[in-house]
Amino acid sequence: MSRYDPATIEARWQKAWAEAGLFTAKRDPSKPKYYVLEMFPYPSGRLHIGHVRNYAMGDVIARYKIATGHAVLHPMGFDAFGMPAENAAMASGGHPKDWTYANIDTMVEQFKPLGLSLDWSRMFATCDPEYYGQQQALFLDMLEAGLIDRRPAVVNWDPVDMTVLANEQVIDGKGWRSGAEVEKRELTQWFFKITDMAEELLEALDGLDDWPAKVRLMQENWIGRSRGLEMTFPMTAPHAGIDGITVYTTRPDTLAGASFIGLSPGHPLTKALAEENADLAAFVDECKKMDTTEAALEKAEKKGFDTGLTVDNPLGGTLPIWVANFVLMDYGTGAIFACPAHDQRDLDFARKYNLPVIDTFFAESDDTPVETDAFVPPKTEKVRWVNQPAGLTEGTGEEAVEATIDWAEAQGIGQGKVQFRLRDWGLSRQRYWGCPIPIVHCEDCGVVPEKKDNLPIELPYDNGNEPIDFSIPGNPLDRHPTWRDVPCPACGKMAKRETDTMDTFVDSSWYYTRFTAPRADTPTDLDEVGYWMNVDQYIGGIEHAILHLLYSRFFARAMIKTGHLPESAAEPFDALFTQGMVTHAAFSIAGPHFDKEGQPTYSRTRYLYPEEVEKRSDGMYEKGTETRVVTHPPMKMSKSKNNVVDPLAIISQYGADTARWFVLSDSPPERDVEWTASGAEAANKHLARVWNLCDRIAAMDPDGNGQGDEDLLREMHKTIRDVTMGVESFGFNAAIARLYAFTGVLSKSKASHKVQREAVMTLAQLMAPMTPHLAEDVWHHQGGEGLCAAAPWPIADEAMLVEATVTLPIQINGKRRDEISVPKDMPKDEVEKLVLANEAVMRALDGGQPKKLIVVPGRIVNVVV
RNA sequence: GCCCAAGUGGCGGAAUGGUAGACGCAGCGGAUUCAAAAUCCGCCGGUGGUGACACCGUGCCGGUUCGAGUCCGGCCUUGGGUACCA
Repeated sequence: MSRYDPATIEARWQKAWAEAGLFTAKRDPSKPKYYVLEMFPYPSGRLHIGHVRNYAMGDVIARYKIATGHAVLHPMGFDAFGMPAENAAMASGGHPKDWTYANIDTMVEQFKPLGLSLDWSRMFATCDPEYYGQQQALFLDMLEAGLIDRRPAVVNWDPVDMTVLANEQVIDGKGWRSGAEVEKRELTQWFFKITDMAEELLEALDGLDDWPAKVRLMQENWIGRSRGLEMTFPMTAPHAGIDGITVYTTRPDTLAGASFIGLSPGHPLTKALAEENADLAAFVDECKKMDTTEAALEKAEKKGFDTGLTVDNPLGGTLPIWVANFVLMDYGTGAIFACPAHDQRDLDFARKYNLPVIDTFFAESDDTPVETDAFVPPKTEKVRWVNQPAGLTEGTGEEAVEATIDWAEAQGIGQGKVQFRLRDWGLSRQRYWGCPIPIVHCEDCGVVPEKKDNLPIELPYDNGNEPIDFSIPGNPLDRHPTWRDVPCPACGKMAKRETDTMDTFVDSSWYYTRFTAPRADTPTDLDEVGYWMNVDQYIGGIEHAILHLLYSRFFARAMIKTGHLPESAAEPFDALFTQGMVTHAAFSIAGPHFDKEGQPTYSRTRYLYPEEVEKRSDGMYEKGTETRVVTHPPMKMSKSKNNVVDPLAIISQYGADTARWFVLSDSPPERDVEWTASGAEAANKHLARVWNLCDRIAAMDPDGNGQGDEDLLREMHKTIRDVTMGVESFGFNAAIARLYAFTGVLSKSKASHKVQREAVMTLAQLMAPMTPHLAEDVWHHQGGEGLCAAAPWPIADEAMLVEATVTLPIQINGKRRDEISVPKDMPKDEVEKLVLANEAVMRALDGGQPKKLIVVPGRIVNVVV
C-alpha cells in the first residue's frame, strides 16, 4: 500500500506532459480551435492565491477543451510596465527593469509547479522591446488613421516633488511622499479618440451574449448615451468677447425652473473673469486643489462664486451666473443651467446661496412645494406641468423633454443633441517605466512621427555611463540628454524626443492578439491572428469590467481600421467570465508614521502583515507593542494592504492539486472568496481518499463477481452529466461537490472489478481538469492508455440517466407535507387520485374538496384547501 | 455622490419560480486502538414535544403567485468601479 505523495507524482506528470508537447498550441484543420485566456498578471513579485484561483479556472477550461477535441491556445505573459517598478526603484535604489524581470523570473518559477496547461513558448512581457516596439508601430498607424490627437489636459501636480501624481498617489489632496498640497496643471497630451466610436461600442454590447449582463450594463452606463438640449443663453451684457453661455442639459423639461447658470472653474468666461477679479481667482485656485477623481468631486462640499453677471432667460427675466466647483469641464459644455426644484445638488446649492427655487410641475397627488428634497420629474410617468415653454400641461418627462427640444429649435436658441458620458482616453504618462511614445518635437517641423525603421524606440537603461537616479522625482527621460536630443526624422535638425510614455492600459489592450504570433515582425501576423482570434473564453477579475475591457474593445476596432486585425475580431472576446476576488482580513494603523530618522513620512494608513499582529484579551495589537490595530473586513488582496497569501506554502505542504482543488471548491467562481487556511487540509484528505480508492480497486480480483454494477454505472453517468454541465457553466464548486458525492458512492460500492475500474478511471478523467496530476496517476495505475490529459472526455449515456419512478413532494397550501413515489409517466388524473387518497391530504381536507389542485408532472403537487 | 453586484446554519456554500440547507469545514457521539494519530460510521438551522409532528426560518419592509432564496417596488449593509493602481 503506497501513500499519496504529491511531490513525486506532480513532478513526474509535468515532465510527461512537457515531453508529449501536449500544451504547445498547434493549428489543426481537423479540429475546432479554442483560445482560452486569463488576464495576464502584473509582475508584482510573487504569485498570490488570487492568481492561483484565476489560472486554475482557465486551466479547467483549457484541459476540458483539449479532452473534447479542440486545438487549444492557452498562453501566458506579463503586464510588465507600471508604477510599482518605479516606486520600488525609488525606495530601494534598483532599476525598474531589473526589478521587473527578476519578478517575472520568480513568478514563472512559481507558475511551473502549478501544472497549468500553458504554452510557455509564447510567453512575453509588455516591457520587452520586441513587444512595445510593435506597440509603437501601432501608435504610428493609428495616428495616421486619425484615431489619435493631442490637446491640453489636467494632471495632479506635486509642487514639492515637481512631478505628476497618479490619483492613487494623492491622499486627501496631498502628495503621498511630499505631503504637499496637490495642484492641477494643464499639459498637452495624447488622446485616443475613443469617443468617435462611442455609438458603435455601445451598440455592439447587445451582441455580447456570452458576457455577464452586469458587465454589459456597466459599460453601457459608462458610455452613457443621453439625448438632451444644447442651448445658448445670451449674456445680458457681453463680457471679454463672450456674448452667450452655451449649456447642455439632459433635462430640458425643467428649463422653466432654471434659477441660475453654473460655470465650471475651467470655463473660458471663468478664466477671463478670474484675471480681473482676485477673489474669483482665489476661488478658482481653491477648486484646483480638489482631487481630480469623479468620486471626490461629487462628494465634495458644493461651493460657488457669484460673478455678478447675468444671462437673459428666454422665458423672461435674467439668471445670475455663478462659478460652481461641481460643474465638470469634461462633460457637455462646461456650463449648466441649474434647476433647484428638480435636482438635489442644485437645491442644496440654492439653499446655501439663497437662490430661487421654482417648481415646473406638480405630481398628480402632491402639490406641496419643494422644501428640502428635490423632486426629479419621472421620465415615463405622466405628471401635470406648469410653465412648460412649449405649453405642455400634462405628459411624461420624456414627452416634456422632446417638446422642449422642439420648442428651442423652433425659437432658434438651441438644438437637440446626443451626448456621451464617455471621454477620450488620455494615454500620455509623465513616467519612465512605460512604452515611449514614438514622436519627435522639432522647432521647424512641429510634431513629427518617428520613422518605423527606427523602432523600437528603446528605453535607455542608464544615463550615458551613469546609472539613472530614480530617487529624483520626475521623469528621468526628461533629463536624459543623449536619449532625448535626437535629429528630427523629417528635416534632420536636432530636435527633442517626446519624453512621455504610454498608459499601461495600452499594453494590455492588444496583448491577446500578439499571443497568436508573439515573434512576428509586425504587430500581428494576419494569418495567425485570423486563425486563432477571437478569444473564445476570457477570464479575469470583475475590477476590469469597464476600463480594460472597454479599451480592448476600442483597440480591436482601431486595429481593424489600421489593417492589423480581420473585421471578424471587432469584438475580440467571444465569452467573458469575471471571477470574484480572493479577499483576506487586513490590519492597519492610522497615520502619521515616521521613517528611521524620525521624519514624518506617509500620512496615510499603514497596513500590517497578519503575522505582525497579535490578539490580546482587549483587542488586536501590533506584535510586541502597545499600538492598537484596526481589523478590516475581508478586502481585496493587494500588496499595498499587506494581506496577500502565498500559495507556495500550500503547494509545498500539500501539492498543487490540493491547492487547485481547494480554490475551485471553496466558493462559486464569480463570487469573492475569503481566504481561510482551514479548507486546504480537507481538500488534501479527499485527494488521498481517491488515491487509496484507486489502490484498493487495483488490488481487486479481476474476475470476481460483484453486486450493484448497474447502480454504480447509473451514478457514474449522472456524475458525468453533472460535472460536464458544471465545467461548461463555470459551476466548478458544484461540479466538485458532485465529485465528492460520487467518490463516496464508489468507495462503498460492492460492484465488480470491471465496473469499479471503469468508475475510478472516469472519476479520474472528471477530476483531471482540476487535479490533473492525481488524475494522471490514477489513470496510469489502472492501466489507462496514453495520458489521461489526452484521453477523450467521457460522455454520459442518456439511457442510463432515465429514472423509472419519481418522488413527488405533496404541498398543502404551499408547504411540503408528504411525498409519494409514482411511475415517471403516470397520467395527471391518476396522480390526482393518489394525492386525494393521501393520508396527510385527507386530514387537511377534513372531508371537503380542495379549492385547487396543481400537479406539475414530474416535479410537485400542491393542494389548496 | 453616481454606476454595478452580493447578503441563506457556527463557517464556505447548494437549490430551471416547485421538498431550503446538496457537498465540504467545524462540532458532537460511536467504532478501531494499550493509548493516540490516521481511518471508518452516525448526528448536526431554531423553538416546543418521549414521539408522530407542529410552528418559525434565506439582510429589512411591502407586493405578485397555487407556490418566492429565486420575480417586482422601497430600504439597510458589504464589496467592485469611478477615467493616472493594475
